[in-house]
Amino acid sequence: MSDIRVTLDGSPLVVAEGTTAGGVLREGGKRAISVKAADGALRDLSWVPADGDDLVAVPIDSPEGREVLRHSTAHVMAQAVTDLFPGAKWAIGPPVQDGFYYDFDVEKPFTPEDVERIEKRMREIVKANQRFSRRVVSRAEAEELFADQPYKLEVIERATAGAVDGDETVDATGPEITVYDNDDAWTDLCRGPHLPNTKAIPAFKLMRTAAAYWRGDENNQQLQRIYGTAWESKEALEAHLHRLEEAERRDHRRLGRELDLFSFPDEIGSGLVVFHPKGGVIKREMEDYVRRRHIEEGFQYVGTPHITKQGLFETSGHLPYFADTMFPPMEMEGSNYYLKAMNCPMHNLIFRSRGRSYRELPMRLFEFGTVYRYEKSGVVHGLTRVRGLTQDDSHSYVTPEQAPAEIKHLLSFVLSLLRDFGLEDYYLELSTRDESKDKFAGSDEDWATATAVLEQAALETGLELVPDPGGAAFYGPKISVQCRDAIGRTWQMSTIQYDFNQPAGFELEYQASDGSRQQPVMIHSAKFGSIERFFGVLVEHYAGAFPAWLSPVQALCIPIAERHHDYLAGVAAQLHSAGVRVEVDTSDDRMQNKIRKAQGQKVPFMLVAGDKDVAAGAVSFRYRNGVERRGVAVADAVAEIVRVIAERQADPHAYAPEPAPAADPTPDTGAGVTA
RNA sequence: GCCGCCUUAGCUCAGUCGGUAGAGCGUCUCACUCGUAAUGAGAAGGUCGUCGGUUCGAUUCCGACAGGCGGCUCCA
Repeated sequence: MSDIRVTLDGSPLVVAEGTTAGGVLREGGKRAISVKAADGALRDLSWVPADGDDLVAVPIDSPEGREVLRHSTAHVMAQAVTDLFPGAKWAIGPPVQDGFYYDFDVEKPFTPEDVERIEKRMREIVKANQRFSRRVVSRAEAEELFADQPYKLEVIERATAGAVDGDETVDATGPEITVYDNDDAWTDLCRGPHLPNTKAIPAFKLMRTAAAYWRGDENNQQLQRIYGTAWESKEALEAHLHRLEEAERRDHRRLGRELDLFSFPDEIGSGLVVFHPKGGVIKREMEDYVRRRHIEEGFQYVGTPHITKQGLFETSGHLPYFADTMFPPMEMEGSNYYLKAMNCPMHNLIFRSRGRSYRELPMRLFEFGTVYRYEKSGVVHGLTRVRGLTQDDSHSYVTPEQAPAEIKHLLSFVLSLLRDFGLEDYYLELSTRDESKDKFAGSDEDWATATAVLEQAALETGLELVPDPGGAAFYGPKISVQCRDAIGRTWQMSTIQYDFNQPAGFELEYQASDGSRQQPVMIHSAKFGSIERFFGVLVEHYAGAFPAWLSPVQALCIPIAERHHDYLAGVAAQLHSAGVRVEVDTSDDRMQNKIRKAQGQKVPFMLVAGDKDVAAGAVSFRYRNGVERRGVAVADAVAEIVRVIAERQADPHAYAPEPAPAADPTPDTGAGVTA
């Protein structure tokens, strides 16, 4: 066998002939815990490659290295659980963003004390420095090894049958199955790769417990999941925990209270928000913006009621799919009335209210539609998952030929809106039909056409596009914008949906140029998605320090002594007549405390004035980031504030966004909010 | 909806091994009038989430419900 060439960060490592076996590769303080072969697959350091195969060493602090670390730590956790809870059945234990989990079937859910004991046992295992070793066994042997592990047997069964869903760490497509041993203490079904030994785990911590269904199906057994995190050093672990604390500080539910933006009174009910005056300002700015933009983009502003007779949702086809997640109907005068959970059927009635000509198309209807959805109690979450929400909902009625252009139009509208609000951390998702066709209405051909049109438009943006098979609405496929919140959970924001089903159900038609009657395509779109959710994500994005144009209080005048009140009242009057939201702090506090409170409220412009400023006809700026500018002429100050607001831009002095924290384990999908 | 945890003043939290409770911040009042992140003093504020049970007595123990938090499932 010839020498194996291994490189780390582009530099060659000196490796003994034949194998990288056993140890941890080190070079210049960098530590490698895995290698990557020419085929891109990660391998253990003990892996013996083919002749002439070049290997790339994977450092422990690389994304792939951390995956190996975290996955290995999950095995240690499973071993600890088995030591302490002998009857435990093991499900699966993959690495996830920033950590790992392992699911167990145990008699009783783990208590916080149990988790402490498990973590303690894990530290013992790490200290004992067990070796991870790889072994290939026959299927019969594997079934013998895991005879009392029904979930593992199912994994073997499924993997043998070619299934890969979530069990990709199992290599069981052939007659041989790879298992891992921790010395003689532990054998798990796994392909790896793993660390060479448990002592190579530098830092870990168990984070929380949760319940999860086997194979993600709520009809299956509910398992007990333990989440943990593992890092290449104690410092990296500390940094991660610190990031989580920082993220907690920008949680919109917390900031909503601290900044007096909104609340969820128990007396009203779960998931039903009330906006306070300061939150009302932001909400109104959002609404004003999006109403104006819709009109500029050729939409007509309409209005529809909150309740409707049941028949409307039968015609639209929604009722069979959503009756159990709508607020229950009220009976009046012999009819059932529902609170609406979507607006589209009502817009269809506007379209259908008289005969339509191809000359009217595209016909674009838009409104703020407040809808109510009886979200299950466990899913309600601040502003991002509510039971009453307002969509900036539009429906474009177009000819099939016009559909591609209209979708591109909507997509560029959505992206420009996200830009204007400063959101950058998002990706596109393409939700399509899957093989379970009973969940979806319409013909294969229509689905294929609609999906192709959406995909084409999405690809043209050059943005990341993530497939979401089976995620479509029953009536058609969807492009959505997915944004992240403070701790990395993703939420569906804007949506664009292609619908050929409702036009059929409502028998919508227009007269074509040849005199024939044709069925339009309708394109659903919500730009914010829901005002509430967008609001919540905005709060977290800016950590409450909104750009000036959105700030509830844009300028706060701070008199140094009571004798400066009148002077600043005059300055405030000028700002007010220039359209600025301005207040004067006439409280008994000292100036320092007024500044402290204004900083806490994240006011973009603080205008301080004392004797010197009064004498000079000036004010002294203090921006949120602590920068000061003294002795600015009042007229100049007003002009600067007005300019920053008008440009809708974040003035570099006035607004310093904190760095976005790292994402957190659980990828999640946001709620679809479009009808 | 499922699993776990939680609920004491507006907020953050202490406390009562069962005998009806405290702090800081905030609020209010008074004094102070001060140049860039907390001036001082005083006062008010809680049927300890709700309802039931055990008990001479429940904020404390038990149960149910409501609300919240973290996940899972779902998300038009």
